[in-house]
Amino acid sequence: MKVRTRFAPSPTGYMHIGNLRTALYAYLFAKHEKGSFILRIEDTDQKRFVEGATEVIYNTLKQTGLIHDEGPDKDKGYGPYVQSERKEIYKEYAEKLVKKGHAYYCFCSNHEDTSSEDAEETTQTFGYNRKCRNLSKEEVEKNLKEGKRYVIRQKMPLDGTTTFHDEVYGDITVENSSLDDQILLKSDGMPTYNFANVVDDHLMKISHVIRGKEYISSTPKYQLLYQAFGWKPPKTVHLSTIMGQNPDGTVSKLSKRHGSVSFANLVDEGYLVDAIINYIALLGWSPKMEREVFSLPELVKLFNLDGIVKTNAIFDYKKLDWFNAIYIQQMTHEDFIAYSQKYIANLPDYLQQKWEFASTLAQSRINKFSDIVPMFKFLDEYKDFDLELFENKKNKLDKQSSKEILCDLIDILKNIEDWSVQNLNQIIQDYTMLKEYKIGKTMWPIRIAVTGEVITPGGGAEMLYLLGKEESVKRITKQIQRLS
RNA sequence: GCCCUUAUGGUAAAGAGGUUAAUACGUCGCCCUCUCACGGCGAAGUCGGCGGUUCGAUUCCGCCUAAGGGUACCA
Repeated sequence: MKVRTRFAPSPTGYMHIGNLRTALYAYLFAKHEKGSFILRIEDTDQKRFVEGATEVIYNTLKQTGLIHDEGPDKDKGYGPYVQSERKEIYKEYAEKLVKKGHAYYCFCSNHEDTSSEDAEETTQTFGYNRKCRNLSKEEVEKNLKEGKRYVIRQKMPLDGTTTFHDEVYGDITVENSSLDDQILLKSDGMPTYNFANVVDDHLMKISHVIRGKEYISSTPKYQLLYQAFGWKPPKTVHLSTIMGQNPDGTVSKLSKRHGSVSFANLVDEGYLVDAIINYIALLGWSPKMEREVFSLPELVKLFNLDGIVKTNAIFDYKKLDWFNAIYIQQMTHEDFIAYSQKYIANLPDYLQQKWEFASTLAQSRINKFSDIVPMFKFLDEYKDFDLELFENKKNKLDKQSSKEILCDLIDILKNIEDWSVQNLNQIIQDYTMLKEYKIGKTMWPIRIAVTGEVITPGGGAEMLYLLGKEESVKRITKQIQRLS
């Protein structure tokens, strides 16, 4: 049987990273098995309609390379692929189920007859009280004729158990008596997710349903639905949840308070698409080998259900940083410069002009593109810093010796014509040799004087070059005065 | 409350009835070094608890605990 997987997001307007991982795994599995990857839009909740939300889905799949074989824009005969356009289909199947005795019309008003409200702290069972389950045919007909609003509910077996086999979690069994008579068709005529996914997965011949494990509890109900229809259920592959670590050490579902959680936000922050994909591929799945850096085609080659892990995974931004740094370093420098353009808009003009050079410093140092601006902050922000910075035991420096060195150098620097990194290095080197110093002894005070920072994205000569002669001389002069 | 699921260092994870329990990120130390980063070397740190099965259990079973999910006219 041909493998067909689907990615079925609701158009919420953004792509949560957990959602993207589900799409990734569905894609990887389908492609590994030479099957089809299908996109279906689950927009049955009209209250949640978001303008332009499907565009976000298309764009994300396109950017990440998770190309679908079928979808709203590529109908291969199983369409429509947008649930709101399949309204009639669900109605037809729901009614079919009523005829078969596996579902029934319910005329109870919203919430009114769900005896759960005040059952919170008690031992009462929750859920719908099944008031309409045994309405006579005549009553149903009458209500329907009167135009009463109704929903269609699934008629759960009163006893026995239901078991299904999940490809990652194994056999799962529940008591049928614990199952609620869930709504299949809402009073607005739209199906619930619980019903639509069953009908669609069957009609679209989905072989493997890959989805988050929040659906495990509902899966027995789906099994019962498949049984009621006489359909063969697809295999299920439930995925653990991606969690975020809270400041207090607890964990909860990854959300905005943990950092960027949507694909778009991560990209905006300066994470590369390939790094994001590589990282999340390994968040809940393992190739069971020591290598960790994989391209999408390599992941396709390696992916298998065996490697899927059952436990929730905590999203580790540090590890993502590491992957990202690797991908950044692998970029050609031309690509790096091109890609970095939109992240350096806040840098001073004169640095942008020198970006060709500065970018070489940045490429080997940043974890993500948003690190660039803070890295060169000293170019703009030059405040009176702690003079203690001039003292450095390792380079045998105190304030007095630093000052002397700066005094010597300022005269030399003022007369330099060729303000290039190479020449600056050479001239400072010459001075250092003359004095029989170690290079650190001269470079340290210069670097500090000119940046006000101990940690800088390059060496002393590089910093001088970036600042330019005029600004460098100005800053050094100022520090000589402060040291006096 | 009830139902389902899960449990290997801080994080991601490999693993097997008997191992010095991989590896990667992170952390710390050393080297390199004008700082950072890179690179090299090294270190610390783990099988949630209690019983049972077994010659032997972190691995199999049970209970407990903790965590996650479900219990919607949301998906």
